Amino acid sequence: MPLPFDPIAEAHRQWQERWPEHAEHMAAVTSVMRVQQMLIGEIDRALKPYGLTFASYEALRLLAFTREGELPMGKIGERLMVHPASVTNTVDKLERAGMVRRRSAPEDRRRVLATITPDGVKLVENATATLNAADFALAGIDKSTAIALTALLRTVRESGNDFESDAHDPWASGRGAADSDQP
Amino acid sequence: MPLPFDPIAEAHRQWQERWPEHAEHMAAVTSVMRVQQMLIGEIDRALKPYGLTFASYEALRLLAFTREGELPMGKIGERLMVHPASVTNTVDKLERAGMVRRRSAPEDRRRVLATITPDGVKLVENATATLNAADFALAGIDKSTAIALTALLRTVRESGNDFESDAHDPWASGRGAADSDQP
DNA sequence: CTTATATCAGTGCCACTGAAATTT
DNA sequence: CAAATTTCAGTGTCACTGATATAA
Repeated sequence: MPLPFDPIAEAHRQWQERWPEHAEHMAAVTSVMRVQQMLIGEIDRALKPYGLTFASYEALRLLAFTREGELPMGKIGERLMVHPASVTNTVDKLERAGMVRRRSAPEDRRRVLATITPDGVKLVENATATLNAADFALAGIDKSTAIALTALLRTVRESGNDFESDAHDPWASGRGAADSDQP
Repeated sequence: MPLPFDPIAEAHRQWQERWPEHAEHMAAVTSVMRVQQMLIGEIDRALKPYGLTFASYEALRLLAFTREGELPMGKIGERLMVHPASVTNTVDKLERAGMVRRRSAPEDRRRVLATITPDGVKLVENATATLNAADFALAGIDKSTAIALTALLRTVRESGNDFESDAHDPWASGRGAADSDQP
């Protein structure tokens, strides 16, 4: 059941009365939290039939996008911004399900490569089709809104040092991204 | 360490090649997830000295905003969009810390009221001062960006039925919010 | 020996499910 | 009796810490 009023508008009103200088930032942060909560709920529900969470889906998707279908554990953690121990957990679960295998990297045997299996490729493609069909739980908004949202959130990520930005280069630069899976 | 490229721009590029119809929605959702991850990390770190998480801070803040300083457990769950069992857990922790007390509601003894204590009021005010000083981990963006972000996310929440919107009434309507703490 | 990489054990927080207790 | 509210027990996911093993 939806609430009979907007809880963020209400919080914003309370802030305006007490700390007007910070009301806008509070409302923006609370909005991000609440929307994330809504989205993760719908997405995890959509992924449940595949035995995936959004976190494990992202790991599998990342592997499927690489040329060789494999990445060292540490690189997965960097790309997805998750703790090394969490990568171990996620890959454990995917490996038990037969979606990835582990092998030690030939050129540096400290490293462990997670390799996506043919079953894993099939699974991630089906899961992606499902998420696309639901427009990633954002079916209610149109493309231009999505574009605007991504642009605004990009400035937030930039200010939080999520990635290296050269300031004058809005959509990430020429090199780097394309072959980032082989350091 | 920030990545040498924008991982969302990279994912967007991959989607454009394969499923161009859904690339914008994917990028928007992934952006929300990533920004939420950044914000919750910084905020929980800022709240750690107070023994609060963002979830318990929100519960305490909600109680502090009510006239009597108390709400039934169920109402807390509705307002914060958390599961009843999670409200029990959160209030347990706050009660152990002496920040709230429980009493059964006189007019309906099935209900349990969580009441904020004087210590709780003091704590939530100090914690709020800290969060405001950090602009809720959004110090890097200006007010107009925050306002635009809140507005965009509001359309997302609207489309997801987060609250009752009358379509023609942008900032929530006159009645309702102000005295919503007494049903 | 020092550093890097990954794993492991343990803790804490949070979401959820299903059952029970109490009151209406 | 049925319905509403809260609690409780148990499970699963995830983040983090500190320690350990292996290899460079």
